[in-house]
Amino acid sequence: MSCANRAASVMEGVIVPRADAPDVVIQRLPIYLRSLDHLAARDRQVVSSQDLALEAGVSAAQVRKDLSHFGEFGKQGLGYDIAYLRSQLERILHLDRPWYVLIVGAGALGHALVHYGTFAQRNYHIRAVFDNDDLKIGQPIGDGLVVQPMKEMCETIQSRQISIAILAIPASHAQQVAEEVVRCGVRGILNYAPINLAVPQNIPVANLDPVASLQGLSFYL
Amino acid sequence: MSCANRAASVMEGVIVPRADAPDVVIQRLPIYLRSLDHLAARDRQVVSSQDLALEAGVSAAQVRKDLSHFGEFGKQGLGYDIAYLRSQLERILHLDRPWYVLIVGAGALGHALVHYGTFAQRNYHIRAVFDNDDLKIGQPIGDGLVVQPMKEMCETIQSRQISIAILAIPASHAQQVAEEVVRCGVRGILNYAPINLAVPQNIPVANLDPVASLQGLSFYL
DNA sequence: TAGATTGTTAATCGATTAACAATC
DNA sequence: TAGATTGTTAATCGATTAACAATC
Repeated sequence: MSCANRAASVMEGVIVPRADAPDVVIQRLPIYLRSLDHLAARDRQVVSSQDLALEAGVSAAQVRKDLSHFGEFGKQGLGYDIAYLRSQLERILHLDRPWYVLIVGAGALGHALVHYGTFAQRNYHIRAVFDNDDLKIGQPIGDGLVVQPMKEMCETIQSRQISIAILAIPASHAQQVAEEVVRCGVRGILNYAPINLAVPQNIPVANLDPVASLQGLSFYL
Repeated sequence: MSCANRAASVMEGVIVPRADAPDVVIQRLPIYLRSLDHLAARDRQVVSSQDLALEAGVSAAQVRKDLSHFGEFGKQGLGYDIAYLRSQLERILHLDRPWYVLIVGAGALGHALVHYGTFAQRNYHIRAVFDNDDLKIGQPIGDGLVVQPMKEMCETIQSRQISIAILAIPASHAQQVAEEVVRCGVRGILNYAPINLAVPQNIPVANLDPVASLQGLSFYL
């Protein structure tokens, strides 16, 4: 991630405009959320920073320090109420509302993303899919959607209140498409293309490049 | 990422045993590699730390500092020879050999990964796909592969010299499968399941959870 | 040579950890 | 109350940046 006031980081993660808490902290909150869900699924009601840290793969001091950026959520001697902490993390991350998302690219990855049920479960709703291939345009995809031509993008983003774009396209098209979705009003990008997108500083970008991740693994093998 | 001697980080990235250079540096090398390719595609022969930094989205000082962990690759007054730096980064990351990979999960994501040509281009070769669904087992997938039952995993890993596993399965099965691939000799894991895997410290894990990434974006929107 | 740019050092900045008083 | 665990402070650790001598 990166911030307007720091150098942009190229790690997989979000490129960040600014924040009241460090970006590394923000990017750990979803992991804490995931860990709380996991604990709740095992019928736990309450959790200590120690146990949450174990589940999340960090230190207990880090859990407490991270949370302290946003308020006091625990009770001395007891720990954290799982349901309450969960709701607070959702509030902090702005997950207490639905987010409307578009996908550019109706290839194999685009299809996999459209069918990934976890998005809707987590309140991310895919409301449009675009492609530039005439053979794909018009084809049904997912639940009641149809692949749309790129020229309908601006209108659809506005009419369907879409604020996040997922780019599932080749690197060769990604920069141009990124500029287009930003011009049409998208406010954040999840980028699967292996390229470092140049976008305005107020547009956060999260990169998920499996090859870069594999290469980062290979060093240690 | 995390190291044996630091607390395990939960960011998307690799969980790391140990290294002679900091892990954040290692994880930037693939990005530099990507940037060099991009520059070479525009017929550049030589690049300054300044220009490479611009392309990669970091500072020029960081490029030079990062590279200095591994040797001296540039010439004062001139910059870096792109082809030479590229080959050196490949050597450092151990990309100067093929890597053999398996995928667990023949769902939509598994299919998208099998058809993602960039893996083979970058010397990551998918040599087996496994699933526990009898309806999928035996079906052809990708280029000359057939979905195999889980019980064939250990033998295949060994006979096909597989060292990396990609988990494209639900979170509910991921921990068990991770243990299984490690037991069978896999040395690194690329994990698409939304769960923090518990594996031995010498097994690096890279996590790619799109929901966690979207949640990290939502904070800034 | 003059100009440009590296590799490296020292300074700065920021993040993590350890420790403990507060308190449930 | 006694034991446990938080929230926070200060210390440590590590990463980034700035600056510049070396040198192509």
